Amino acid sequence: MHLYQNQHLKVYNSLSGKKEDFKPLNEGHIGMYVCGPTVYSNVHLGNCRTFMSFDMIFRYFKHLGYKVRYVRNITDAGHLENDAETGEDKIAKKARLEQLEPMEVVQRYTLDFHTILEKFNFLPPSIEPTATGHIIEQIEIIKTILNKGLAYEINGSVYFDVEKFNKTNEYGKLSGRKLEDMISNTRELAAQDEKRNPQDFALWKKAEPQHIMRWPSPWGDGFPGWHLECTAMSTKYLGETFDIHGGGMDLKFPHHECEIAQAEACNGHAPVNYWMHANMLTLNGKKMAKSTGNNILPHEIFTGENEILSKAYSPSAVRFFMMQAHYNSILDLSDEALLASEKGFHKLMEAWENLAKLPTATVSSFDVAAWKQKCYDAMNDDFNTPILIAHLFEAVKHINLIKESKESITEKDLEVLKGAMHDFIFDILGLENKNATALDSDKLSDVIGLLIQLRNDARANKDFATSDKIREQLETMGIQLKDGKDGTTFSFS
RNA sequence: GGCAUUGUGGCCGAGUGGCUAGGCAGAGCUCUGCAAAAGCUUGUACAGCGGUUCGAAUCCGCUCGAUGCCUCCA
Repeated sequence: MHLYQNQHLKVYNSLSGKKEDFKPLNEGHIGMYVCGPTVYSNVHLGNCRTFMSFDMIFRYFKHLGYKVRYVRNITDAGHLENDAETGEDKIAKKARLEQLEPMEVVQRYTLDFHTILEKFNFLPPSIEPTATGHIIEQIEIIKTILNKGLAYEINGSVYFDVEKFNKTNEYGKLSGRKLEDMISNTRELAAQDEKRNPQDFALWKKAEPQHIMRWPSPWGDGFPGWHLECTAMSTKYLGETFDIHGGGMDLKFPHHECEIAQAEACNGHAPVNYWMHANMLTLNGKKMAKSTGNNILPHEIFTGENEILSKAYSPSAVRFFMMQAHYNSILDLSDEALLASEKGFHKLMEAWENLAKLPTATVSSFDVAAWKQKCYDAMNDDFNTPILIAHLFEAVKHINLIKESKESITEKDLEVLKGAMHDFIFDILGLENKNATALDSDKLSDVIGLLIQLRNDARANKDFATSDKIREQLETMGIQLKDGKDGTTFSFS
């Protein structure tokens, strides 16, 4: 018996614009593809939010007992600066600017990407394929689309014929656009453009002689178009039709629209059952952009080396902050908001630690099973993590009251509570308890225990000068003493 | 300019046509040698203007603002 048989999940499908009952193609199995980063610079914090949302989704699916194949690609070629003929490959451009081999650029920023994600406690995807590793598959797809007459070759490049495709299929259904409107709204493009229509997009681009990143193809040396890799890799690893395709909201158009077109042109049917889009992250209410300086890198948050925030924030605090918003809402990052989240996060962690030493009784003063189901209900409602967190704080309240003997819990309920708290906080939200790792040092906690004892002796003798000194000195070292009914405890602040 | 999304109390952020999540901050109280921690109590907010309705923050229209896409972008 798997959890997913009892927990009925609804997901918001961007394609239909509605929350739908989630039903995988094959019971118990889920195929999920998420558009990964183009590794031409340090990973963007907003990018992290998107991947974090899908990490949480991945985690919840696994928790429910699904066998998930999660594919998240690395774009290491083909992502053009723009769609005009002069468009340069982002990685090639960076390589030129920094005088590096393109694959050095790819390696450098892939490593950065993985390092940051690890700090955020991401689970690795099942497969992390690269565009350059799937050139052959991409060429095969182009051949098929050409054979079906939905693409055309010109001067060694191949373009997808959007207008022709639109006669039998519906281009724009994901982003709610109509081709006619798009055509009428198009600005005049440069005259030298090879494309028949501005809406057409490149499947294959001819490499100019100086272009380093090039592969042989039936149309001459070149490189694949950006949208194509996702179709190639998702089809290869998840099949012609799979359950979930995710990515950032900004990829909806044109990237995902083009993916749908390619897959439908190639395979004759829709590639994806549920499209999911994570929303944007803003900084101080404005779009993050390097050009305006309204930008912050993940490691600048962790180290505190930035002009925007008052202090450093741990990856888990940032993760908690992001999980306090629904993945589908715009989230605004600010110092004030992070500060509030960090405090809330510490409160949650303290309660988690207190859970281990709670007294049990013959009756429970609150309904643990009902509470647990409420947590699942929140997650089942399109992964509503803010609601889940609200319920976790409800548990915090009960935990603290039980600790103060103002409420009670049975041993059995306590086990259920512990298990559920662990599942939701660590397995599903993917948070980490910093205190727990610090406490692994038994000697340190013994030493603090000794200081607590000395302080309490001093207090018993009314030597408050000494007791306060111990307390204050520890405080400055980041160790907070907490006097409770049953003695003194401590935590790392 | 076009298309889309969105606008909730000091800050962040859920949400349902009628019974007002949650976190942080603030205030009061309990506890404490004093604090801190913890607990309890306290806030009737929903951009503006109209409309539908017995009743709307929740539905519709307009206005204003923000964000995204429209050229690369999670």
